[in-house]
Amino acid sequence: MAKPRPSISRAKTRVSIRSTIAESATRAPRRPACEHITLLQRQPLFGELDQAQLERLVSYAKTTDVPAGTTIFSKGDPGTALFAIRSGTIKITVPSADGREAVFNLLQDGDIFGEIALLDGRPRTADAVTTTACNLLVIERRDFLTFVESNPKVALKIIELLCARLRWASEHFEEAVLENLPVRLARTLLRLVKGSEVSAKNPTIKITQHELSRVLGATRESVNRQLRAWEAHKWIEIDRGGIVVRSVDQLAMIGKQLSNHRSADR
Amino acid sequence: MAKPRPSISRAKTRVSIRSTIAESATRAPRRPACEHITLLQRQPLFGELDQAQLERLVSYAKTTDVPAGTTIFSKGDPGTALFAIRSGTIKITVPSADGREAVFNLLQDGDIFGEIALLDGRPRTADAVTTTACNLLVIERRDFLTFVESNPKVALKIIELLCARLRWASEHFEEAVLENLPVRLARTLLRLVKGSEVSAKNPTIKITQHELSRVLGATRESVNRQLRAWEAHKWIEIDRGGIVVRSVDQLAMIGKQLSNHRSADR
DNA sequence: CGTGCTATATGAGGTAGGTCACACAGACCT
DNA sequence: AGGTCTGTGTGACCTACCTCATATAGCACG
Repeated sequence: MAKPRPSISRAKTRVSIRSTIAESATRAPRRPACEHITLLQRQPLFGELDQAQLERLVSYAKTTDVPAGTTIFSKGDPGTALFAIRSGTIKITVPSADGREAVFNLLQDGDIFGEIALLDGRPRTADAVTTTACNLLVIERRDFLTFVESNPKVALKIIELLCARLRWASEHFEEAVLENLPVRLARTLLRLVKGSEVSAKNPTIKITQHELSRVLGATRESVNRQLRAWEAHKWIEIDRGGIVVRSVDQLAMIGKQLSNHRSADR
Repeated sequence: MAKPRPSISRAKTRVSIRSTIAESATRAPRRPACEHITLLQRQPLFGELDQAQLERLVSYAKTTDVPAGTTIFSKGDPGTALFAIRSGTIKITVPSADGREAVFNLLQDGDIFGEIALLDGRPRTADAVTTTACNLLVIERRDFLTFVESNPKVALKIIELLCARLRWASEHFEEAVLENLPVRLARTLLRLVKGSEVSAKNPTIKITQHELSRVLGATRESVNRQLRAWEAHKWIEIDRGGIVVRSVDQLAMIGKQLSNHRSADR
């Protein structure tokens, strides 16, 4: 039962960021401060703060570079910091003890994560792992809380953020329970398209089929077969480590279908 | 494809509560005010407020009785009120257009619901339907928001509540994606046991197998077969509209298993 | 340039759980 | 008593998806 199971996730750079931060994180230097500010401003969470407030917040922030495959925090850790992604992508996963994992969310630059454990002081509910090299903005719990205390309006923004998260969670729960694989895959691709290549003619998603399968809660093989079927229809192109979406519309069609009964899934 | 499908949910008392409130809701009369206060106090959301604050909050509240099968609000409705359950049970469901539904949560007396749409002013994300006759405490959006404004500490409590909801959602997502039917069923039963009959020797859960199947995202038949298997083991007893749990421990065993591979599910 | 390593591709076969069909039993209604 | 309704019990299928096994192709690095 509690046999020491082989960790399936090949241990890439499994270095806790806690040490990484301690060693290499630096106070944000004067120069890129304005850049940090615009990053934070992109988030609705901080969008309405005035310049002085943003500067104060940024003064708390440190930046850190982490290579791909690094675990930022693990389920059960104390939540000591809030993160914002300056560049790179992060996956939020819930590990099951037997090596499987459900990918909860994929985040990219501009996104904030790690706020829940930070806010309620309880342990992390999920793992956060970099899927590419990332540059992160880190705000320590203590600093963030004092900032919030002196800026009460931020509390309302936090509430909005949490509500948005809950809405998102509710949608995804619904999707996971009610929809079949083709529908979930189509929707996931569309989501990734929207997030990354902004309105390119043929948006390219950079993700392996293995990752994709974890996001869907399916197997790599099933994902592969479905992707190939769509490739045969010229709706997408598959290449190593990525997918080119040639017909967003077709995917949207499939994503909109009720996956009940004979949905024409090819 | 878009053929007009027969609405599966038999229309019970499909009366919107909006009219119900308008007609029959009453200002909470003086007498049971203290009772309302204790109800609200049970919620961590309001537990730390002092007497005067609670009284003010209660003065905003109205109560209303609704029969079983009533839709309190539907997905897409504007979120104009916050609800607390004084008695009865409510299910929060996300409907899929073809009549299937995923039951997101089952709530009972003491629980609060409807806070998300209320807080961010966006449409309801789910339906709320009474499964038994209910007595509800209703606080209108306007009243609640003014109350929060004049009691800033409540904002922090709200944040805690939302964090708890998110943790819960994350757990259930994980469960829905990773665990198989017996495990999910066992856990669901345990959850229902904990919520209802407080530490009875043989806790009885009052729920139909059909409802149960919707909570799990499974079919009634599958649920029935699993329950019968467990009944054969004397772990539970099945009777019309309810389940008696004879061995909480056994269910806990099953609920703890990793549902991967051959988990001995009988 | 061979030797791994990672990502993709695909077939064969198994199974959990869905679908459909029907039977039966208690509850309630007249 | 008989009819109707809701909830339960069960068998006969069916299929979407998983599991396992094996193949191939790009890429990285000595």
